[in-house]
Amino acid sequence: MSTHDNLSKALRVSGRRLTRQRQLVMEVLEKSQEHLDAETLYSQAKARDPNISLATIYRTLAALRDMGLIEEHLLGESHAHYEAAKESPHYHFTCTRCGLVIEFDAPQVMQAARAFSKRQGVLIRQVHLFLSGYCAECKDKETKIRQ
Amino acid sequence: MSTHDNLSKALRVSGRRLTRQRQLVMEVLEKSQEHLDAETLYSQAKARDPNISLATIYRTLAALRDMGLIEEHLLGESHAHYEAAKESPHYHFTCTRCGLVIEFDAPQVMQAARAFSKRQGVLIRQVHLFLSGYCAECKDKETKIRQ
DNA sequence: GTCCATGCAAACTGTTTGCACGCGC
DNA sequence: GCGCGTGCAAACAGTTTGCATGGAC
Repeated sequence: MSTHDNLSKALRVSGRRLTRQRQLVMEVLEKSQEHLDAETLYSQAKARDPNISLATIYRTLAALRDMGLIEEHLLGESHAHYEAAKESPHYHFTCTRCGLVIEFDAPQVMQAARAFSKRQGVLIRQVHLFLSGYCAECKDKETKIRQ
Repeated sequence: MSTHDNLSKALRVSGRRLTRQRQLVMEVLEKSQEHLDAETLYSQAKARDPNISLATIYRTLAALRDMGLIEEHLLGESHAHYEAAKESPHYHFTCTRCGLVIEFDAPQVMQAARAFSKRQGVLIRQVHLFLSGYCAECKDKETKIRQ
């Protein structure tokens, strides 16, 4: 199923309308393999629709997030990052020196979450594992500086 | 070692001064078993020192965080929460309906982090696992509403 | 006495909202 | 045509910063 089909179906189900802007935001997110923040997404969307507003970006991101089509990540920065939702769970490492983000999976995490959920009787909707530190490259640089 | 000793040592090591305000912020954090945000911490600190300013709270939190005495958590909200650092790693579950926070540990998580770090050659400084959903009580309420 | 830390207010960043108009259904 | 979605600008929340004064060492 295409981006357009997924989007229009999800919108219909939630009683929302399919607009040029919503389609555009979803396309930009799907085409980018990165974790875009609202500002970056705005400038990329603006390149294709100069009239789109930042308010629409935020409202659209909230709607897409509520429909489960995209994920919102707070990667230790003051602003949120967004990416198209993927089937398989995955987690994030961020280098606090250069900003590099690495995605990875680790089945143990979901196991731990499930065990916790069972033990406490809670319903888990989201699982975020966020690691931070220095990437291989920055680790070396820091070591050299301190020598 | 007492709060005061820990704090004064860490300050000395990092070339910072021991002030009434820093001591107060650290004490409030240690005595509270919760995850305080800056505003709550401010009002609690203000009860004991009416002259303390919010700017000092933020500057102190940043300093304590950089010295490793406290931890900063972004629990899916627009503002950060802080707590005195503990020896053992622990993670957080937040109920998106009532705001309840449950702390828990799961050794698998640190294992997964270590495996990732080894595989990618990165240096991990922080590990945050953040679950969200409905707590046992809110889960029941939601179910009833939807019936 | 030196210089870092504080209080105050103003600035700033990221995000949200009120309103009038535009467009999907 | 009805009513949600949009663009614009203003408001907002949380946090940071410049500056003059105060206090730790």
